Amino acid sequence: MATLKDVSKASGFSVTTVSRALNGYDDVNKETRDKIMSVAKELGYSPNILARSLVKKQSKTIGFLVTDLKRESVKDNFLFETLCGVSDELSTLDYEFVLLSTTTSKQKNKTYGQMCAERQLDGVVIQGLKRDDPYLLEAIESTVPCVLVDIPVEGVNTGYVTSNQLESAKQAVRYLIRLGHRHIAFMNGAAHAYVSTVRYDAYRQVLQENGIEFRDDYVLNGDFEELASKSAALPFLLNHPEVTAFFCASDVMALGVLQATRELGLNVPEDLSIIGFDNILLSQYVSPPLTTVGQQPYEMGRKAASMVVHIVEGQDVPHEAFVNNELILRESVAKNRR
Amino acid sequence: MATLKDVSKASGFSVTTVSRALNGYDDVNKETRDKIMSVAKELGYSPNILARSLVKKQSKTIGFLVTDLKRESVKDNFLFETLCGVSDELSTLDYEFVLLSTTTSKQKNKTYGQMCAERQLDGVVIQGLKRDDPYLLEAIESTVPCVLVDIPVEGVNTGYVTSNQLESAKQAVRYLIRLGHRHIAFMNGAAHAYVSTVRYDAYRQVLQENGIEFRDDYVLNGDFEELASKSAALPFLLNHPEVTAFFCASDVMALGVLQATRELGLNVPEDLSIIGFDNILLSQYVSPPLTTVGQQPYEMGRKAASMVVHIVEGQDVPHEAFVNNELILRESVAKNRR
DNA sequence: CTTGATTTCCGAAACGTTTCGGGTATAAAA
DNA sequence: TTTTATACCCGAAACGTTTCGGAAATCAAG
Repeated sequence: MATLKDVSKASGFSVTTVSRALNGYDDVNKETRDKIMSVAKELGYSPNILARSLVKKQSKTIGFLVTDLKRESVKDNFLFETLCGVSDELSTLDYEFVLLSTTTSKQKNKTYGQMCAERQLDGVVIQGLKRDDPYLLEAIESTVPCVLVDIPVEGVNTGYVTSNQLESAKQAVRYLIRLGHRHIAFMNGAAHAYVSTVRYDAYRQVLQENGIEFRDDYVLNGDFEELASKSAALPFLLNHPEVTAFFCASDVMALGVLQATRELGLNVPEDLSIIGFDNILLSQYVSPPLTTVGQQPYEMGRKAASMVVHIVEGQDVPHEAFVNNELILRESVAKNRR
Repeated sequence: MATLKDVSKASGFSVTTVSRALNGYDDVNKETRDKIMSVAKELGYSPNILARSLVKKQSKTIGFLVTDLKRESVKDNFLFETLCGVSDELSTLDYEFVLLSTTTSKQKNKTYGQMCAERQLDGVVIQGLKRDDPYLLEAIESTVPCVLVDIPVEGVNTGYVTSNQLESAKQAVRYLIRLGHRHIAFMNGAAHAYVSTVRYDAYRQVLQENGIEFRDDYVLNGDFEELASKSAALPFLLNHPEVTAFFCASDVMALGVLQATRELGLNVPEDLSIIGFDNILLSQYVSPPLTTVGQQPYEMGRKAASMVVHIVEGQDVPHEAFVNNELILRESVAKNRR
């Protein structure tokens, strides 16, 4: 591959001048710049990024750190979409992008700092670290900027992007109320999960703000599983004919409820409105297509990438960003006619 | 970050010796090696890969080139899974991995060779290039090794991994015949696609080898789309009550056929057996779950990655690899009872 | 006591850039 | 004519490695 020296020789100018010409400095004559440009093109020259990074002390590449990159993961889609977002954004910003896949065990061999130093990463966006992964603390304390997706953590070189979990859940419940539903059940997942508590809170708060009495026996536990959700919903629907709507903390559980209605001969949405959470691929294919609140991992990826290069470049930008979950209206919800 | 020079100063040995000690050369005394090691550890030294690559002329990183990385793509899953395979394999081989996302338009700005040279890539695995993408030819002629997934192309520094497209498609059709089906329709996609012709061939050949007459009016065109497939299937099923099975060149089109049966009040698989291709995520959730032939993108990714580093390292390995598609038996196919 | 081999170490060059600090003309001002 | 400014160019050092070709010291053999 052609190097600067080659271009220098072929054009008759010094390496310095060639470099400056190609980099757009203005202390080089128009003519010689043109000459150099054409020679460079002719030789198919393109700069060696490694060498450049070495001297400039910045590599123009940011890492995308993901733990346990596994094909089985249910969140594949989430991960993949944020990856797309990161990739797209970085390419418009003219940054490169390397994928760093790590496991908890790998984190013991090499520190986070070393990982960054080796490749001279300018910054990194982190997705899916567990709260007790050693890298998390290291990342926050590191001097190389990082932004976390969905892990709200403050730090001087640290930013994060997350979504309006609470608000969007509230919005979903409000939607049901707006359509006239008063007896709204809630299918929750494992109680210890962060998202579960948030969605539970949303449910209670919206009920209260609308003067609807909260009933303990209206919240079921579906454990984020289709089957468990179905088994929970079956007897409940039998015993509570007054219930006209179901808010589910995940689409998978919503599918369970849907199954239950089928077995009972109930029609969705005429007899029961169902609203889910996550916007999984399946939700638009099921019958009826599921109204749900969807996250926007692609957007999160974009924002994370954008934020990290802004931080890297020393611009004064907010170190937190939100992307709105959005209520996706499909056909599993209808007005309450009772 | 600590550099070799730092370690050199702190340990009292020359940079050369430190380098050789750390790299396991045997012309360094046990004691001094230990000393150096401990100092290095203490300073948290880790080698700057950029500098190393620069002098060694090899970067220990291979690129994963993908065109039009888009979240919408139906093949997301395919792409993502091969990505996982590549990533996993490379990390066990101790190679790094950068994702190169390009579009047809981008290919005009920067040649393939330049792209490789810039990052000093040792090799690249390529996925999803179109047959007329300029990069394809460049890649084959390039001196940097590459292996293509699903594009069987020969070349000295080139390899490919693909699947037994034809055989697996045949197997699917044979399966239907084995179950007693004689009137088997074929839903094909865009005729110009490579896979379409292969699956079409499979269909015809198996029919012939079983002495079943090939009928032109039994092959429909669903354009790889659900809706188009449904619209094609509807009138066809009406006009051909004798047809008991459908072989579809993609799962998406199989879904279309499934829809058509629903509208007609036909039961799957009692009234009509359906077999798809691709094993998309959805296929196992739909009702009834779709029997389909599944590719193994993860495996392809692994093999591709493995092959490319073997080629890079000058080992004498076969430049082609196959991974078997497998027929995944679910519930959309039944014995022919007529 | 030489000679030669072995062990252990190191200086310097190289990889391909960027950039600092000038240098040499030419043109304008004094 | 001399000075000053301007436009254009370049040499050399630096970034952090690896590696070639020795060199010094130690040891064994003759």
